[in-house]
Amino acid sequence: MGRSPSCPKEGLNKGAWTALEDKLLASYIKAHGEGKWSDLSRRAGLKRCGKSCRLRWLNYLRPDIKRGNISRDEEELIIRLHNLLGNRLLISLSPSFLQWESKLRGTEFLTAHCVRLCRWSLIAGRLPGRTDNEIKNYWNTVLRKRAKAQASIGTPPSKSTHKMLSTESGVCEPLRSPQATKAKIKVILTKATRSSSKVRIPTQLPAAQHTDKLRDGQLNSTNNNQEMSGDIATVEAHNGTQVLDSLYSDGGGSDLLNEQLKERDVEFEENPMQPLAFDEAMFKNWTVNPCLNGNDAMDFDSLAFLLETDEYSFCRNINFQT
DNA sequence: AAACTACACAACCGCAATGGT
DNA sequence: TACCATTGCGGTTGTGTAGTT
Repeated sequence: MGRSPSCPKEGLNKGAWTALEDKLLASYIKAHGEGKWSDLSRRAGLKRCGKSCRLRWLNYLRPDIKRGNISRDEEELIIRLHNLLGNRLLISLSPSFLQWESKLRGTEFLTAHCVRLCRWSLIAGRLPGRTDNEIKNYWNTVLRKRAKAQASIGTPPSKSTHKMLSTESGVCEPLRSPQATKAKIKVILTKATRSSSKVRIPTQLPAAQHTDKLRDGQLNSTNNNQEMSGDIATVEAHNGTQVLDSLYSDGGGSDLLNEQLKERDVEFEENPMQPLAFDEAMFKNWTVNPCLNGNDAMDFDSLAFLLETDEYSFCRNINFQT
């Protein structure tokens, strides 16, 4: 039995909004304010679900929305912000985990909890009057196409920005160093989540036999009840997370990035990172795959297949230096 | 003029976070 | 603490329109 849908399918209008619906919604919000959207839609006499009302208001009816084409300045800002915030891959790696990874050099597997996201709302927040939806659409239609066109004519990446390439999908790909290519690291990707979500960081390191299994790709999580139970520390994602950008950043970083990081610092202060101790004993006592637990039924073969896809191919070439 | 294609953007969907009870 | 409704977000789809053949 699943959760009841937030928007009931029956009895509600869908599709394009009519002028009358717009008028009803706008006048109701003008009189009573935003919020309580499902209630609002009923009270306003709209046969729309609350989510639809909210979206219509935020993306179209709000009085402070800026109409018209994206200006050159706005476009440049979007591109810059997207480089900073867009389609990032975050990997949660505690310091101890990085040490463990370095010990696993030579093996085929590096497991990590990865997070993919693009903060359209953050980008929109820096463009007054523009909505996240608008910017997202603009990126997906105009800018991505342009990036593709540039890539096809072999435009070299700018040295002054990042040591990475923007691919068609907007995913940032690190340049391949000889070391990185040699390392052949495989990264286990988990489901995309938001940056504030909690992730699991290993507190212990794998026993030698499991390391061997990892190397041979034999460790299957279907039996993880027996083989993969163990201590898992939960910390806030941002605290245990290293943003890949930092691995190939432009050194000092832009003002925008610094500003963004400041914001994050404020946001994250409430959840100070728990230090994760690491020592040899932990390495010996490790009995679990660090990023798997009871509900994370993962099949390494399936994941390896996933990682062979273009979308995730860049993960194989990341060179994690401790 | 009709058919087809590309484009732009509004709207939907599913998921996760959050807050109230 | 668990449950549920609400809110917010990002990815995707649908659709109207302009341009091209």
